[in-house]
Formats: sequence, structure tokens, C-alpha cells
Amino acid sequence: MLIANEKSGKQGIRAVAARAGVSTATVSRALNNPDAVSASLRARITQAIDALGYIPHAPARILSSRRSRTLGAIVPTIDNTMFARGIASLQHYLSSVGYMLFLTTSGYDLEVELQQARNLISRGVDGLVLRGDCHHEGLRKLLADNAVPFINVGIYQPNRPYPCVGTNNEAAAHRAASHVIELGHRRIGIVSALQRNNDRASARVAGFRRALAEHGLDLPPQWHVEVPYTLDDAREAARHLLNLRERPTAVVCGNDVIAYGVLLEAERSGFSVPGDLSVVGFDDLDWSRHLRPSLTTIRVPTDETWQRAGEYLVRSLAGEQTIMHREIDFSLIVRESTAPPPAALK
Amino acid sequence: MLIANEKSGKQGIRAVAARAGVSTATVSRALNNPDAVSASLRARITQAIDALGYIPHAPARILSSRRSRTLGAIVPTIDNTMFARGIASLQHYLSSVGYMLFLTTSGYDLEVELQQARNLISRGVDGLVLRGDCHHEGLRKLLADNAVPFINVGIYQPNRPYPCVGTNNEAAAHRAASHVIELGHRRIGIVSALQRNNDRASARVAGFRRALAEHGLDLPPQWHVEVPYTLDDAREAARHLLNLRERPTAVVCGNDVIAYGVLLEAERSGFSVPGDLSVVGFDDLDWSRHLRPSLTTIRVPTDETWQRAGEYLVRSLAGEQTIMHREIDFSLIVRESTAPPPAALK
DNA sequence: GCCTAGGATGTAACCGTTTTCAAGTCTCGT
DNA sequence: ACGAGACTTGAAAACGGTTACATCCTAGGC
Repeated sequence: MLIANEKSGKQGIRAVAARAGVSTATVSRALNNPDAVSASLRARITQAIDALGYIPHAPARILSSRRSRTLGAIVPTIDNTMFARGIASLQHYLSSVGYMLFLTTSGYDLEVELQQARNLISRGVDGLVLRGDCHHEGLRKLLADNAVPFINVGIYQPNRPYPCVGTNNEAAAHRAASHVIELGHRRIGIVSALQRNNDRASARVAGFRRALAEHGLDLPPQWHVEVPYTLDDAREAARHLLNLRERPTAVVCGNDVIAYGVLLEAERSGFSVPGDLSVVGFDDLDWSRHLRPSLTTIRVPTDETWQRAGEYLVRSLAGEQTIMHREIDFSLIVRESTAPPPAALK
Repeated sequence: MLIANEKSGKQGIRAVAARAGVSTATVSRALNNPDAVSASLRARITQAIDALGYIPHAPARILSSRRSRTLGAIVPTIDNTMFARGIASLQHYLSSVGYMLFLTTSGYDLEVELQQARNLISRGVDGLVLRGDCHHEGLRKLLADNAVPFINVGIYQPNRPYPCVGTNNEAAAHRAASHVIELGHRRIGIVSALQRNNDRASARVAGFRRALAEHGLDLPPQWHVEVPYTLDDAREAARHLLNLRERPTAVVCGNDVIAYGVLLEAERSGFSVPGDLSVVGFDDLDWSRHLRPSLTTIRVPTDETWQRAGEYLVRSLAGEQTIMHREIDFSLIVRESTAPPPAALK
């Protein structure tokens, strides 16, 4: 006859409870709310945990508590310095408050983004960090149906009903274009990033255009080129602009990679920057100030932006009231790549 | 009097089952093993799922099936092009086979890495992707105790008992140094990445040194500098080398970022590359071929490396036999930044 | 026509936590 | 000395799936 004894088959929290001579409830409390259990028991439990090498099973915990202390993020690509830095910053912040991050990429494909969102919700994330406000229709419904808090990062849209945090790209681009206009340029070209499914890129283009329009400047179609995020494509675009019969004396670029490409191609074609051509970038990447000539550009505090996004969600989840639309300041960094246009072409 | 009826409080799979008029077991099968359920039922179930907007709850699934179809990865930092690309590639592969990736960073801190591993195991990952073989003692024990499959990425160590996939950094660095030696250089400096907790960096240094030693070349201590992964630090190192009374005619660098810094500083100091100084990089980043002069460097197929790491784990988990140590080929890309040393200094 | 093998489906016991609720123990003020 | 709270603690029911096992059908083989 068997006496109902402690079977050795126990696992997880029950094994710890058995070894410490307490109930599973107490172990759970010792882990999640240490103050609720007496010091002596707490010590016994801690010791049992160490002895057993116990690691709590997060899925079980999530299942039973309906909270995962995990956020999901969907970015177009991780292979872009700005996003990589942003994610790093977000992750750093989240881990400092005991949260984890589930990262996925969409490749600028709205369908994929929607699918990834389903994935993440399925995974039990408490909230979602999204890039921009350009989403699949079904995504909003999905988020609403499942009551998943989220925030749009990298844009500033105070008039929309969705939370967001980021710089005002339109205003920043306007500032960049105004800079070369103030230097005296009248013939200004644009090399932007691809605008499709990318509200950040299109906001920048809008800002550039508004600045030109405000000064009554023309933008012939052939002076506006859109390129993917590679040096090769940027160089090709620059070659196109520089080979035009009527070529611009300044080029404003959708990001620093493009600007670098323009710089390279200008040099190769024998144009001096800023003597013959002024170039403005956007983002202020690490190497931009090291270029020859160093790059005039717009600095965007990416790290802060993404951290704020994390803060917003964490606070919302904690029930705190937080501001829905947060603007992150940009600044124009004037360096060597911009100057007044050549006298002959003023 | 109430008849025991379908309560509206049902959730998840039970709600789907009720609506489709089947048992939860059947719904589960329809989801995980569609062939096991008749076409008619499958259709009813699919319809119920759509109607309800049902999203399976992954934690519950993991809890009961003891498999998460999720891998964890711990990299030193995401803010380094090579890692960012690697992760992107790994993630892409994993999603193509229905797996997800949990990504965390350690900041080259072994304690943090260990903690992250605990985190990931707690999360229920089926396997772990680690950078290199330089880990905390406790990590191996942790992995063994919990029977978690793992692989060391970015190094090649056929003699160690742990699975790994990557290029032979020692050999690649040896090749790089041999290249400048073959060009006639006898005075060769090294600017390496920080070697602490970084077996990739130290393998490269070892390779450089072996090549020098094999040709009886001296490496005075002041000709070997270690720097963090930034242009500023690389430039400072270059300044140091170029200001020496006896300065090297060639510099081999631990990565392309360092090489770029050396290029920039050489230009600023009025040294011509490769006329006065030859420079070799390592990694072949996207922009390396665009530099002036374009950079001689070692190409490392990062994408393939990380994808292979994913393949190894996925296959192992599927019970397939796979090779433990896989070497990924590197290649020397000779461009403009290397040439024979100035005649006077041969 | 009967027996059996095998496929389709349902029943219900888990998976490892958290959490509600009840019970037990202290601490005090009166 | 006693009862009201305030704390600790434990028992057991969720949480939302999977899966071993039982059951029911159906189609063949004899």
C-alpha cells in the first residue's frame, strides 16, 4: 500500500513549494509580490529556487495572469540604422522596467504588417509599437477588437485619434529646404526615399515642396527623384540630376544615405560640394559629420523617440494617464555641404 | 428553470468549437493537422474562426504542447550593421518555416547574456542562437540543465564540442595580413576592435599576428591599437599611428568601420592611401566599395551564416541529423586602398 | 452477414502558473 | 479578556490550448 507521498515527478513551482514546505500560492506571491510573504518563508523559498535552478515558465504565467509584460514592435526593416538604433533604445528602456520586446519586420508590406500583428497578439503581447500611421485597414480593427494598446512611432500627427510620438517630418523637411533657399538657391532638387507605404518619407517630401512653393520656386518633375535606401540608387539619382541640361544648384535628400550617395557622385563627376552643388541630408547618422565635406542635415533624436514610445505604452498599461501625441524636436545641423549657389547661377 | 445551454461566456477555442458544433479537440486538429479532419468539418471550423475573429493563444498552446516554435537570439548589440543584417536574415528564414524569433542584446556583458538566456528559456524558446563561444560559465550549465539546443554563430571552431557556424576569422585575418605582406609591406600596424568578451575580434588579431610572425615581422606594441566600434575612436587610433616617429606603411583593421576611420584620418593628415599607407578592412559593408579610395577588405557572408544557424536549430528540433560545425567561406576583396609600400620605405 | 481494422470525432486530463476566497494567526484598543 | 481588523497562508478553480484514450462509423474481407 502506497502512502500519498511527495512524488519526485513534481515540476516547476510545485517542486519549489514542496521543497520549501509551502503552497504554490505562497511561492507565486514570493516571486511576484515579495512583501506579501514573511521574511522567513521568503528565505526558504529563495533557497529552494536556487537549489532547484527553478525558472518560472512565462507562458503559464501569461496564460493565468493575462499579462505578458511584453510589447511587440513591427518595423519595416531592422537593416536601417535609424530603426536599429530606435529598437535598441526601446529595448533598453523596456528591459529597465522589466518588460521584454518581441520584434518583427514587415518590409514595408502592409499585409505582412497585419499578419505580424496577428502573430504578436497571438503571442500575448500587452501592447504594440508601430512605425508610422500607414497601416492596413484590417489592422485598426484587429487592434480595436482585441483591445490592444498601440502607438505610432516616428511621426507627429496631433489631429489623428491615434497615439503617436515622433518629430514633425513635414516641418523638419521644410526647415531643411528653407535653409538652402535662405542661402540664395532657387533651383532645388529633391531626392527622396520611396514614398509608398512610408508616411515619414512622404511627409518629408511634402515639407520640401511646401518650402519651395512658399517662395514661389518651381519643382520640375525631373528634379524630384525617388530611390530605395542604397548608395547605388542614390548615386544613380544624383547622376541623373547632374546630367540634366538645367540642373539644380542644391539637392535636399530624404535621408543621409541618399545624401552620401549624392556627395559621392558629385565628387566623381567633378562637381564641387558646396561650390557647385549644395547638399542637405536628413537623420544625422554617426558618420555624417565625418564626410568630406561634412553633411548639413536634420538631426532627429531617434533614441528618445522610441524610448518615449515605450514609456507611453508601459504607463498606459499601468493605468496612468499619458499624453497621446508627443512631438520630438528636430534641429538643423549646418555643416560644410551647403553654401550659397555659384554667382553665375543665382 | 435554466436549461444547460451554451453560455456566451465561452472564449477561445471553445467558442469556435461551439459555433462549429464540434469538440475543441477537432478544432485543435483542424488548426495543427488539417488532414486529420474531414473536409466538411474543416470548412465549418474555418468559417467559425473567421466569424469570431479567433486568434489562437500562443502561451496556452506552448504550455500544453511544450513547444513554442520560437527561437531566442542574444547578440551583443543590434546597433552594428553586421549583427543587424544577420538578425534580419535569421528572422527572415525562421518566419519562412513558421518559427518566430525572440531577440535580446547583451552589450558584450557576459552576466547580461546569462540573464537574457534565463529570460528566453523562461519564455519557452525551443533553442538559442548565441554570438560566438565566449560565454559565462553558468550559461553552459543552464543550457545543459534545461536541455536547450543552441549554436554559436560567427566563429568556426571544429575542435570544440559545441555546434557553431561561421567563418574562420583567424584564417581570414591571416589572409588579409598576408595580402599586404605580399605587396611588400614590412611595417604593418593593427587597429583591432575591443577583444574583451569578443572572440571574433581576438581571432582576427591572432590571425593578423600569425601572418606577421610567419614572415618574421615585428609588431611593436605601439603598432597595435584597440578601439571601440566608432569612427571617432578609429580616427584617434589612426592619428596615433601616423604621428609615430616610426610609422607603419600598412594598417590592417578589425572591421570596415575602423578602416574607414583610418582612411578619413589619413586624408586629413595629408597621407595618401594607398600611396603612403595601405589600409585593409574586414566585413565588406555596403559602403566600403564606394569609399575613395575603395576599401580592400574581407567579405563575410553574414546573411548565409545566420540563416544556417537557424537551419541547424530548426533541423535539430525536427530530429534531423545535422552537421555541428559549419564553416562559411570568406574572400579577400582587393580594391584601391592597398598597394606596394613607397619605395623609400620598403 | 459478421467480424475487424482503421479513420473520424469526442471526452477529459493535463500543461505550470495566478488568483479568489476562506481560514488561520496576530495585534491592539477597550 | 475579547473581538475587530489586518496579515499570512493554503486550497482549488481558472487560464486556453493539446493529446491520450475511448468511442463510434464505415468499409472490406471472409
